[in-house]
Amino acid sequence: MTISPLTRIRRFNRAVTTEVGALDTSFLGRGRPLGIARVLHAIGHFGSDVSVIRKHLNLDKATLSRSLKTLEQDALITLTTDPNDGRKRHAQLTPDGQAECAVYNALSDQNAQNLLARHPRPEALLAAMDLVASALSVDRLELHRCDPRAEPAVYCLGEYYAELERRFDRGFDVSLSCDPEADDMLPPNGAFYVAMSDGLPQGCCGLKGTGKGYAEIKRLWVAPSARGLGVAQRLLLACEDQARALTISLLRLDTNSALPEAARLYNKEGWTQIDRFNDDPYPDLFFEKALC
Amino acid sequence: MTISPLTRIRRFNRAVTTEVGALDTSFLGRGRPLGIARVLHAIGHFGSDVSVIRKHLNLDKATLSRSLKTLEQDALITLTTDPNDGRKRHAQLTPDGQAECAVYNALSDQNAQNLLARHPRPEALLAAMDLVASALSVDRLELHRCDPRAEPAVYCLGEYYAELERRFDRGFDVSLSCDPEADDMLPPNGAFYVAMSDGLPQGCCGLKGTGKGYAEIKRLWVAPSARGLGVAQRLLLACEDQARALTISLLRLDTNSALPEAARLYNKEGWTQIDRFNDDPYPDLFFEKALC
DNA sequence: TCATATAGTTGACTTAGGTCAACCATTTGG
DNA sequence: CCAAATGGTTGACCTAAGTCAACTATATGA
Repeated sequence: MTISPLTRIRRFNRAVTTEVGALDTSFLGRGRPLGIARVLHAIGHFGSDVSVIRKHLNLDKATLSRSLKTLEQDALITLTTDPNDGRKRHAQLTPDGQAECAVYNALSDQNAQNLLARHPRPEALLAAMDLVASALSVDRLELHRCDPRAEPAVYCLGEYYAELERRFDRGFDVSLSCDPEADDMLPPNGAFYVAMSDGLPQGCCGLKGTGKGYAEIKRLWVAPSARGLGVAQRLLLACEDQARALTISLLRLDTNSALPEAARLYNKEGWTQIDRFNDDPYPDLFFEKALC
Repeated sequence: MTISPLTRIRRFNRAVTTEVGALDTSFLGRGRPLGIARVLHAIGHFGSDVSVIRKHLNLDKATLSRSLKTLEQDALITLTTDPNDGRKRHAQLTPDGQAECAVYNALSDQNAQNLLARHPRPEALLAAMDLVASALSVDRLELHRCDPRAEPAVYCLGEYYAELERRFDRGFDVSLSCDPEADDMLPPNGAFYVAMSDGLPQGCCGLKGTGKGYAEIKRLWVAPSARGLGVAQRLLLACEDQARALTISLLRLDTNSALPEAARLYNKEGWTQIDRFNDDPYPDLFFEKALC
């Protein structure tokens, strides 16, 4: 009996589909057909824009229109017209609708709680789920330009600092490092990107304008579960594109030899190693790339 | 932005359901409605017994009956009556049906192949999937009594030996150890159990009759991804029950201090440490338990 | 300004998938 | 041997969910 990777993946698929089936019936258990429940849930999750919901659930116009109508009749949502575009409609959850959503969430969270509670190594289980989720949804990972002080950015930066603290021999203290000003990482000086997968931040990268004839790449980080999937490269390229858009022709960055995968990426992406160009105590490797 | 375990599990659920949705449409892409495809697949996977299939797919008698009829009309299966029970029916795949099943498997295997191929650490991804699958399907894990020379048993024993080889300082060589005769682990002398989860062996345990007034517990092993979920305990208890059924009143076993989790289990299950009772070169810990 | 595109609604229709009750044939237990 | 239980079949019926085409209302670009 040889157990091939495919056999293992098939078992995985069966295991999760039964679990998901259980979820479906719990949805049905609330006395609402699955389709309607999905729509309600999507409104809670993706916001009010009807066309966005339609795209996410991959539903027909007619079907969604009818589903929304029943939800409105049940007083779970209210439908309003877009102030900027009279053709578009928006679906808002009423308090009743929010409560209903909360119940659905509570139902599936209960399952999740049980799963974690009875597992001997919950942290390992979660890490495994993260790894699988990342692998399955690389294609749906999106880069967003945002303020480095926005919630997802702050989360990524926190994880980034924590990782440096773990990986540097003498730890890492942001206040000793040259922490870029948020303004330098916002247009027109620079930019900040966050990679989002289904609402969860999975990586970040900053482009910092310096006013010295070059811009810097700062704070490139990718969540452990998403590494090796090309996220760092995409973030880096997004920053380079943005630099070009801001008519910046030279990029520099500093990094540390304790992060070998970073140096590997920079080499692969056509960066050249240069001499130290700042007096930040942490970096010991310096790179430069001319943009054309 | 705090990312709670539940947020991560929700993301996992969404990631796998979209993947599974893609699978569904690939099924539908074969021009056959999902329900029919599921039935066909179940026949390939769970065998011919109609009532078994019904239980597995959780289908209504009438629904399944009709699905089987269309499959028979399409010449994908043949229906026969059970020779021992004239009420029961069996569904056999015709060559066409087998081909159709193979296509379905190929379709989903293609997905799986792609997933593995583009991942930087396929082995880590598989291990993560195993861990998740085991966690989700503990309840559906079944113990089977079987011949220690049967395929699943041989697989488990192979993994067991490989693990001892890794964990013992000086490796492990079966031929130097007292390898029990298969006959001693079969009724009426003893028994051998394998823990199966959805067709995959996840652990094993042998009860070896000695003819010396006691029986021995041998070859207790659990797959890494299923550890901590109580599988070893269930296997051990099954062996104990079987010993009682064979009117054996004393059990012994040997183990090694390089396997601390084993000793912990035996202590927890009411075994008492005793002096060496054999001259096997590998064990250095010996236990005994009187059955009442 | 007018043709065209877009967002959504509505009615008519289809299919999948399932329930329910009546039914037949067979097995099983007293 | 007969009553009850079991496994499966069948017809009548229902709902969820989606397609298609016609339609309204608004936006947009030449």
